[in-house]
Amino acid sequence: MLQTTARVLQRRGYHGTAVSTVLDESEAPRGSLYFHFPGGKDQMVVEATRLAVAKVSAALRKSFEDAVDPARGVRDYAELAAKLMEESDFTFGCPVAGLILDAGEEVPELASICREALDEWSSVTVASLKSAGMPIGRARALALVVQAGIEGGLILARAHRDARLLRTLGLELEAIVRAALRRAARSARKKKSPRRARR
Amino acid sequence: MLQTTARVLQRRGYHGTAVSTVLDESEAPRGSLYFHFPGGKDQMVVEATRLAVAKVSAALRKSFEDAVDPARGVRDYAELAAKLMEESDFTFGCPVAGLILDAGEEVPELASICREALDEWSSVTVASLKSAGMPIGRARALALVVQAGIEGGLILARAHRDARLLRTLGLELEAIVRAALRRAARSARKKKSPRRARR
Amino acid sequence: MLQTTARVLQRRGYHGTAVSTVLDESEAPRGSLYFHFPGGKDQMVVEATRLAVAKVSAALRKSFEDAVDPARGVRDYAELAAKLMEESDFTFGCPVAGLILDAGEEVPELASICREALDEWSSVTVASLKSAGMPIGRARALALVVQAGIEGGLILARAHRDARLLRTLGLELEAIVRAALRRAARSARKKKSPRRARR
Amino acid sequence: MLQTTARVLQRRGYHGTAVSTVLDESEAPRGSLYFHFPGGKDQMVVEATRLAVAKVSAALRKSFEDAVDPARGVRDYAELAAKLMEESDFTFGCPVAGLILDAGEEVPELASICREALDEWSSVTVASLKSAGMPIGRARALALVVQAGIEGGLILARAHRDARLLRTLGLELEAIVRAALRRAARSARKKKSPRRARR
DNA sequence: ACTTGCGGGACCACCCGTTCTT
DNA sequence: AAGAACGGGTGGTCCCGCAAGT
Repeated sequence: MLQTTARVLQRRGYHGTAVSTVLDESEAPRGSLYFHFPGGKDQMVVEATRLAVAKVSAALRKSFEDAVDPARGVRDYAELAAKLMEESDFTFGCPVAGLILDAGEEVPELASICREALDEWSSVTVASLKSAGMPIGRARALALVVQAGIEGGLILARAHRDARLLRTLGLELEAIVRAALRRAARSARKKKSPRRARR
Repeated sequence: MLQTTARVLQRRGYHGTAVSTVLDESEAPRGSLYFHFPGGKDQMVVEATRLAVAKVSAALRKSFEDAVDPARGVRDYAELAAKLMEESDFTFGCPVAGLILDAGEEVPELASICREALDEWSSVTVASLKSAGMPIGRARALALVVQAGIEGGLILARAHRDARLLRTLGLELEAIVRAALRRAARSARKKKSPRRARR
Repeated sequence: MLQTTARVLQRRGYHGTAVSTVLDESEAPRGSLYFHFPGGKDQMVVEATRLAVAKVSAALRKSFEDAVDPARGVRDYAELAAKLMEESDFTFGCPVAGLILDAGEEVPELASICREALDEWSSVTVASLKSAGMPIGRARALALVVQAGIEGGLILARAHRDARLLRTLGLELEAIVRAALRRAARSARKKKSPRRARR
Repeated sequence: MLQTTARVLQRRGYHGTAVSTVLDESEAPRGSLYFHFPGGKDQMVVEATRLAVAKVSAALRKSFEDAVDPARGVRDYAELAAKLMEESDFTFGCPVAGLILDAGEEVPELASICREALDEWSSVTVASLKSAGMPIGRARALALVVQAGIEGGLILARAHRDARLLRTLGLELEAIVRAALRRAARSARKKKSPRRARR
């Protein structure tokens, strides 16, 4: 049922998601909802979002772990997202972006879940960049570019129903990250042996 | 009234926007709505979105025109967005992102307006990059990064209620664009006098 | 415009007739309605009904006048109604029956117009029967049968979208009326020379 | 609730019947309607009509069964209708006549229910006449007269708020039917012993 | 004199998330 | 656990004024 909720949330946003729709699609009886989720729709949405967020976190972590470097990890994650979009007929997307935009102010708990999710995903990227030798400040800024790029890319791909956008974006972000990693490596060398700076 | 509609759409998305809310906030009587918008809510939303899109287009164009180069134009636009977010108590955002996410499939005309808006904004950026000497292919890819970055940045900033995110992102994107412009300039020189390439 | 009103009234009844529909179908400007009919919808309906009633009265009178006897007049009228039904795609009908059934209690003036119309039509039939030699009492009773039969026949024909019903009914009513006329004539003779009565 | 619906339908027709009126009069809660009638107003109207039709069918059958002959059955039914009209303050009437006149084209299922109801009632009369010895053709034509007469009589009685109309009509129809039955009996004898025909 | 453009608000059918009762 | 009940809210239409135009 939570998965059905998550799916409908993706497609229609918070306000567009009627509990009856979820009930129908998950073929669950009407009354039992308030047994499992005494908090009603909001609780159901919150838990469904938590679950969806955890999936994304896992996928993101795996992308970085399996990749030879963070740059490739970013690209692999974009590729994964592109594949999922195609498979879901462009219904897939960031599980929190829509909620941020249409339920931000009315369901505070949901908003904070979204924030935490974004923070966690950002931390994963930052950690990967740091472990590749990038100083924390640069890593944070770059992770912001990556995260914003991916979030925006998901929206653009959905709008155009075209997953290629995400793939191109993945390649571009990979290049950007790789260039930043090279620059960071150079800076690091420069610091250790300042005489050889600039050359 | 259209502006009120646009404002409410920003905050609550398509499904969360009740015509009665718009009516109340704009202090307009219920019956006169369907004189001006015989198509009802959908027509009202469509026209409000068109208006908001036009505003964004104008602002984007102005940012590029007033800036010394496209890189600075991107940063200036991010800065403008950051300012608007603060002024609107983090209610400002992309006028089509939310609609894409929660009304994509049910109001086809709205979806196509969103697509066209994104295309137009993208074209503006591409044109600016091209006129700065970047080849069309690179310009397109870079514009995608910029557009996705801005879109994503608006969401992140809204989620965290923190406009600094947008400013940092603006600086990063500026650097990315500037680097790309430099590279493009170098490539151009190389082509003209290949012997002096790379040094 | 009144004719359009009458037509729509036939099809949808009083409550189903929206002034805007009438306005659209008669291509009349919206505001001019309340210039010509300061009383609004009700006045328009009342006048349209009056007009339609007058038409029916004229047709009914003509049927009786042109016919060799009242019996044939009844049948001719039924035949006329059948033809009109076919021509109007089974939209034609008694202009007051529908109003009686769905606006009887809320628009008193309309109700009284309907009553008067029925009375007038009945009088026409009674007069015709009387002038054919039938005593007033019998004429009244028979006119009731005829009127009820026609009214009911119009409804049945509309329901089945089949004008043959009205034609058969016309033939039957003709026979009934003719038999009654014969009986009346016999009674009259009997009264004048009572010895030859009954044989 | 269905009975309330039927009652309001009688008084105001299809378009004049607001669900809220029905809800108020039956003191039912607003929302539970769409649980019992997911099809909304139309389904409610359809079911209410079906129920009312069934009642009429039963009453009609009983009238014929309890009567010594079909002629008396017709009169008894008219008498019953007259009594019901008086008791209901002239609100009672044919449950389908009004619907035929004001919802014929917009709710197809309702229209077909009305047709079927008329057919059934007609069959009952035809069957009764046949079982009294009348040939099928004559029975059909006569049943048409009876049915149209009753339908029309109900409208006239409602318009004049006078049940005596129905009673007189009942007597007249009884006489008509009895005369027809006698004629049918004579024809039948004639056929069996043609020599004694006509005398 | 007659039309137009626009307001104005009551109301309608329908759907919502929720809570009883069993 | 689950069908039934609940009432407030949804988008939309209704009939009707009222100013300014022609």
